[in-house]
Amino acid sequence: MANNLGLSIDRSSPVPLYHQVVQGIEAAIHSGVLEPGSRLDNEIDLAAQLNLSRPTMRKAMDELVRSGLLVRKRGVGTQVVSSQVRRPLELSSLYDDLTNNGKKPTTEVLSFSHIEADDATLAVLQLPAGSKVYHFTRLRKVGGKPLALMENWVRDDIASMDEAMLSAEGLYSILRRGGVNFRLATQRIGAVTANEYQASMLDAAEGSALVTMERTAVDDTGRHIETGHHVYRGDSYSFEMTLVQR
Amino acid sequence: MANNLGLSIDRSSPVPLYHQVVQGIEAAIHSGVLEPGSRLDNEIDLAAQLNLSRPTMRKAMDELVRSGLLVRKRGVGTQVVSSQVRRPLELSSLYDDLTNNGKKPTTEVLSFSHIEADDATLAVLQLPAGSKVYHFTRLRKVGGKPLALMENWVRDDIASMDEAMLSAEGLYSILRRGGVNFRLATQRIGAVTANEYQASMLDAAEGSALVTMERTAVDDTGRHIETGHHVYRGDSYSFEMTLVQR
DNA sequence: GAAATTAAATTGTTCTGACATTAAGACTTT
DNA sequence: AAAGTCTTAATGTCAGAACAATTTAATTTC
Repeated sequence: MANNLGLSIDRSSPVPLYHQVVQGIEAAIHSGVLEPGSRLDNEIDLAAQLNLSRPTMRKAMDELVRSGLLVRKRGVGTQVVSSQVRRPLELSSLYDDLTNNGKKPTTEVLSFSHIEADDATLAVLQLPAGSKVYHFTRLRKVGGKPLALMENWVRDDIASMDEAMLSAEGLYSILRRGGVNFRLATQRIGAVTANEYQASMLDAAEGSALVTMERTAVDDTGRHIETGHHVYRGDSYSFEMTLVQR
Repeated sequence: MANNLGLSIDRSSPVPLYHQVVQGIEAAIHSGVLEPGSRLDNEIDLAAQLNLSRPTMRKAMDELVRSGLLVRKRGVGTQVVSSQVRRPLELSSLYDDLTNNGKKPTTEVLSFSHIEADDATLAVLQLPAGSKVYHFTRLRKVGGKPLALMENWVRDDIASMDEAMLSAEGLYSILRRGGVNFRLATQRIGAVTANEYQASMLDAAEGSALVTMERTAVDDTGRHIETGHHVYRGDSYSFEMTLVQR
């Protein structure tokens, strides 16, 4: 089964060889060159075909296995799982999600303040007593239709921000420009019924179902950057994710 | 900063060396021996201290970085992010979740049948036309309190099952005993309000908020094993997860 | 013909070694 | 004193090799 997938690697490129292989195989899967269920050549042959060492080839395949695209079985081989597996839930904001899908969200800043953090926020963001944070609430609409009501607390030593900035772009984009490299987030998803305020803001019936999300994001230096409580209209938003068993 | 964390490795153990290191460092972090923010020795020294090669040490640290416990920075070093990072959402059933937390759930099988799958189910489970599946609904209670209403469709060529088995143990445990190695799952979480039937079964008010989850699980050979629609009482269940940026 | 054994194929683990890249501090120069 | 330059320390990437563990298929034996 010599499935010569047409990928070539560029040794002069700054992007690591194993990552070039990852991208190549990903592309082959998504384009259909590698069909779901098909077997790949063994690691050693594949490495030889691309003039790579086996560790490099393996590192690439490791990543693809972790992301759920490939499945390996000792003594048997490696095969493509399924092309229609979505990407695992990534660390991105709702704004990113929507703009990536081609829709154009608008943001309305309902309140904005730069205040001393209360005890709960100090604890969550691991800040010393007396620290100030940005606190704001935003309403996000897509196609004129309200989708999410968001309340956030953000430490103020990353980037200065104001209402105008938050209206124009996503929070994460502002923070990234401030030099933050997000690394992980803890979030909790649940459900509530809309109270009067939420219903009116989201243009939904009082008592209708809302998806709730609480998230705290941490950057690559361990700083807790922001925490937020968001509610989404249950009829227009849900969280989709792919879980990979290790 | 010679932080000699008291971990030792057993070369005669069948568990891989790199995994022993992962477990050791995890334990050191959770027990507080390694405090959040503290720096580890560099890879080469650590490897030497444990009489391991650098690739082995690196593989262990790779895993810890991926799971969000450690953070590495080229040219600088490696440090502990946080001790309180929960495990990423794993591929497990609600039953597993609860029993792991020491609670004792009970399961009531509301309906059970072995029928020809409808078109939607055939598509989701990728089965040939005319295939039969198990279809059942269950009510899960904890401490006598209803928590979840679950409807599932399961392919019938893994393990035979009946009402009694489903009352006694979790679906995933039955399937695992049937030789299934779960590898990944796609799930979608949202919110709805309880209809009359759901409200009565879950002992909640009609119109109260419910968390919904739809999940399809795939095993390591690419077979689509089961799909289910679950609803949880919004006041007693939420999904918690840790996202790691790659 | 069925069971047990053997062989082959493939991934899993581990080692040694080398060089590249990045970040931070020390040093020198202006 | 400020700016730029060098040095050092650490992680990042890559190669080649060897052996272990597991699965499947082929072969042998009873």
